Parts: sequence; structure tokens; C-alpha cells
Amino acid sequence: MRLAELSRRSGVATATIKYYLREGLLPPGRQVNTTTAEYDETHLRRLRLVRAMIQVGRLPVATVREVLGHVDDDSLGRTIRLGAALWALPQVPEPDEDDEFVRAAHREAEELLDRLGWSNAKLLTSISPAYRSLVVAVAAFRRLGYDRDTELLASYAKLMHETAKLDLDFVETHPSEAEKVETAVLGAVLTEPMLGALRRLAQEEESARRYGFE
Amino acid sequence: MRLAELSRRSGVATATIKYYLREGLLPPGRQVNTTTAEYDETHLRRLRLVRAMIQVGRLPVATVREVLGHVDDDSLGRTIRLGAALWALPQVPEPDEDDEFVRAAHREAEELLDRLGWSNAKLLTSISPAYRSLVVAVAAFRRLGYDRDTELLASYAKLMHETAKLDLDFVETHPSEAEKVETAVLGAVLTEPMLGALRRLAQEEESARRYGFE
DNA sequence: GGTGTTTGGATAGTGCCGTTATCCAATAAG
DNA sequence: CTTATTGGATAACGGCACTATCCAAACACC
Repeated sequence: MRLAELSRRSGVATATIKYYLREGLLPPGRQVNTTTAEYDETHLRRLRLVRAMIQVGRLPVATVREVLGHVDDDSLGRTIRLGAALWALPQVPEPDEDDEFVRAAHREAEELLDRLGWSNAKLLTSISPAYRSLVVAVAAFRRLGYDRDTELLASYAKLMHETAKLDLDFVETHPSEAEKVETAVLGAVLTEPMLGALRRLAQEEESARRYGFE
Repeated sequence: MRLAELSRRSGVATATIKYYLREGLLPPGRQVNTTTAEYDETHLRRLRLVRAMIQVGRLPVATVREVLGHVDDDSLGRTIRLGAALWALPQVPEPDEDDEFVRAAHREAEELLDRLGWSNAKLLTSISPAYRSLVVAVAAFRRLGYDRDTELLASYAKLMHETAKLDLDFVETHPSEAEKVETAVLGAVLTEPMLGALRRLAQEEESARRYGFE
């Protein structure tokens, strides 16, 4: 399959595919001669993956490149590769450690992990981007005056733990060993907006049940 | 309080505050004379809210303006205002209704709502942006070959229903009637990244429990 | 075997967006 | 009086995701 067909089958403009090739999101096709390259089904699949990450997962192109770089890195073990790929994701602005709300959020987050018994996660607080994101979000809440709901935070955390179990089950039940890392990354990237959509639908449903349509 | 102090107290550059004023994200201060305007605590709070929505919630400026416009609209009842504000949020690209995966995702989503008994949400499928987002996400998954997990989808949905109940409880227990809409919007915008962070922490925890650090 | 089309590669341009910088005359502060 | 700061208007900036334009080489068709 050549560029034009790849474009037609994926619905992505040829100019955009060239851009992705340049940016290293898509591996080059098999070079037949100076002006011809041959693509196959793996290119099509990868292209769909890239598009899903960008359009549905809202990842910047540079992040997609980084994530896929880890996924493709055969020199590392699967677990490490997956960890590296997931840690490339979040992209919350660095918290200002001098800010009083940020420091309070740190204390609150650590307390939360203790209380939940997430001892493994606790070991990662100094380096995990997920932990940093949590601190930034909690600090933003506190800065706006919402400070009487540590209970609520723990409830949310427990629900997310259930979600995480489903995430890992999904990866486990998936057959192909080679695709496991990709599946895990995809799960992390694509289910986020999916969960967001389900949550808002649930809010609409629950709100209608409680208050009617008014 | 004048511009410089507002800037100092919020940590936002004066040029940026001027930009927000121009864009209508921040109401103008009380005009003392041609070259002086006086701001108060409500401006500071609103500014923090705007910053949180943009930096933590990753909302585009135009969306923030739209959302706040609904929040401030006194001509509507609270429920309507909240609904309008929340519907201004999502911003997933329109699904291509001719695409076979999109049509399949529609069927699957409707089936899911039936099965969950979300009869109220079902009434909104043609208009709710949350429903559209769900369809786009499911279609992306199916397009990549993951098609044996309707069970999983239902499990996620149930967890999100629990989350939604917490969301609504939080708004209910909050005192000030005037702030209820704002609280609800804030919850929708800021808890999304917070839940994402908690979920990834939970994944790290659960993964370490199951497989160790390897 | 000539002719019009398509190829990949390189480079430049486009449009949007959040922010920042520059000027300005009027006014406040010391 | 002097100096700094104010709000307002406008322009400039830097990043990002594409998109368009050129090109010569190679194919596809009759």
C-alpha cells in the first residue's frame, strides 16, 4: 500500500501523514526506490493509534512521539517500558513549592495515601507525575476555599482504585504479549475521556432522578 | 485593590489580567476615574477560578468565557444555568456519522444505557455532548480492534455512577445557594484531572501489588 | 515510448491561541 | 513638581498542528 491508499483507508490527509512521518510518530515505509515507499497494515494501525491519541486523548504530538518511543523500546523489560510510557503522559504545570496551598496539598495527599494503605504509591511520591498532578488539583481546590472534604477525596480514591483494577484486568485478559504495552497505554489515554463522558452522563441521569427536569 | 495588587496576590501578570478583562473572563473593576479602577475580593476569587479552569482544567479561554457566562446568567433558573454551563464544556470533535465504527458505537452506547437503566440519560442522546463524547471514544476503541468488552464498559459506567453521586452530594452539602452553580461547575472541571491523577496512582499501587516492581 | 499522474522529500506558509510587550495620556503618590 | 503607576488600545511573540507548494524521479496507461 502506498501513501495515497494509506490516506484513503485512514481518513488522514497525505500532507498530515507526511508530517507524522517527519515527526517520527509513524515509522517510514519500506523504501522501494527514490520515490516509492510501501506501507502495510501495521502502518495503518499505528496511524489510527496516533490519531486516537491526538484527537480523542488530546495528547500533543510531541507527547505522542515520546510515549510511542517508550512503547517501541525493545531494550527494556515490559514493566519498565509501560511505566516509562505512562509517565510521559500527564503534563500538569509544575507546582510552585513555595505556595502555602501547595505545601498543604502535599500534606493532605500523603495523609490520604497513608489512610488508604497505598504503601507502594507512597514510595513514588517524590517522582510520580500522577502524584504531582494530584497535588496541583488539590491545591487549586483549597485555594478556592473548599477545605472540608478530605472524606470525599478518600471516597473518590477508592472508586479510582476499583477503576484501576478493571484497567489491569483488561490488559491481563488480552492475548497477544507483544501488544500488552500498547493496550495498557491505549487504555490509559483513551479511557480517560471515555470515563469523563460516562461520568457526565451519570451526573445527568442522577440529577434528573433527584430533581427531575424542573 | 488596584491592578498591581490583584496581580501580586494572584500571581498572574498584569498584562494577562488585562487580557482576561478584555476577553470578559473577569468583570471590570469599579471605575474611579479615567485611569483608576478598584478591584475587590470577588475579583481575586474569580481570577483564581479562571486560572484553575485554564491551567488545571485545561479549558480554552473561549470555553471559560462561555461557561462563566452561563454561571452568571441570572435570567435563568439554577438547574438550567448549570446544565448550560456543563454542556459548554466538552469539546470533542464531531463524530463522522457515515463511519461504520461510529454507527456501531451509537448502537453500543444506547444498549449500554438501556442495560444500566439510565432512562433519563437516554432521553438526551440526541443532544447531550457527553453522549457524543462517549460515542467518539468507543468508536476509537473499536476501530483499533478492541471489541470484546461491553461487560467492561458497563462496569466502568457503574463506577462513574457512584462518582456522580458523590459529585451531587458535594454540591448539596455546600451551604451558599448562590455558589451552588459555581461549585458544580468547578467540580466538573477540576475533579476531572484530580480523578485522573488518583486513577494513575491507583494503577501504580495495584500494579506493584500484583507484579511487584520487577 | 511518450505523456500525464503519482510518488516521497524538503521547505515555507497558515491559522489559531494564550500571552506578553509597547505606547499612550491621565492620574496618583511622595 | 517629579516620578511612577494606572487602564486602555494595539501590536508582537512563540508554539503548535497542520496544509500548501515545488521538485525531480518513477510509475501507469495506451
